[in-house]
Amino acid sequence: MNRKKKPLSHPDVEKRLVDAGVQPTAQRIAICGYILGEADHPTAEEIKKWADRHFPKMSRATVYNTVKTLVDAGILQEFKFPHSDAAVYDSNTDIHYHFLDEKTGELHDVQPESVDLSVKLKEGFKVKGIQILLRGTKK
Amino acid sequence: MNRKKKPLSHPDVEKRLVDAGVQPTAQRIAICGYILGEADHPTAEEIKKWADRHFPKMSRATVYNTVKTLVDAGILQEFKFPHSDAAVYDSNTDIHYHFLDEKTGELHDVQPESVDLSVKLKEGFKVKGIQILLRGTKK
DNA sequence: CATATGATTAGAATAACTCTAAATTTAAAC
DNA sequence: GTTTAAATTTAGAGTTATTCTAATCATATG
Repeated sequence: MNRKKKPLSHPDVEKRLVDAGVQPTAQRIAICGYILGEADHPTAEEIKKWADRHFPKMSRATVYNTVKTLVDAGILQEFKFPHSDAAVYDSNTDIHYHFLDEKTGELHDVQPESVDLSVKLKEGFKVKGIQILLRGTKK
Repeated sequence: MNRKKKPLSHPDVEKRLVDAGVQPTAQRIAICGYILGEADHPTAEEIKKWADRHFPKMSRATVYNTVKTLVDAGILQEFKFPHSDAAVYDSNTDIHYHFLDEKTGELHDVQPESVDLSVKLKEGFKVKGIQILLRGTKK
């Protein structure tokens, strides 16, 4: 089931976009509203399928253009995981990790507080970022 | 620079293959010898380029077939990382993690002893595997 | 409202594989 | 040692996810 996501009104989404310095076109409001308020780690293809049902007409290129714009604006994070070739988009822009349910393919955000790690590498290695994917099953 | 890799003789590689239950064809001996004795996290494309220089004639499909065979036989591990679409092949088949030098794109193996982590997730999450990519720079 | 800037579009192009069906090599049976 | 069967290799077509291109359309500003 989908964690506490609340649908967002179009004006709310529009404000989010404008605040982030993004021109609020109809396509962007639609896609952004879907990802922020409804979707859970959607791929571009899932966004396209959603748009085909909820938006009069949207090209695949617009989906890609838009998610890129939203990532650049700091509204989304993009992730790529080894189990799938498709990138996923996450409305959680804070540092966090992921858990992949290998049975269902579902991704769950993992808060950094749930993970306690320390890394000690040889001289010369400077760690600036950490990506963690936990794999397993979820009851 | 490449960590302590020693070239392997063809007979040694052949033995490795036979021991793993893999028919030791000329193509497999060549590719396996290259990855075990020389290469550092090569992609299929890099293996193909090496083969074009060191083997009379090898199709791209054979490169892909062969690395798949070697992975299935437990001789190699395959990894995919977010910074590149191409899979890489690792002669280290033990559990380990990676460090990506963002300046050079080089991957370095990270031994599990260098990483101390504990994960505590909510009830129902059973972790069966962990993938970690450290990103940064190396002097 | 004219015009420049920015966004959207369809479809072509690309990268990294995977698939297919035929040809070749190797192994197994006689 | 040939014949037969099984496994491997191959070229090229197909697939998937994404980017690029260049034309069209919308929006914002003077």
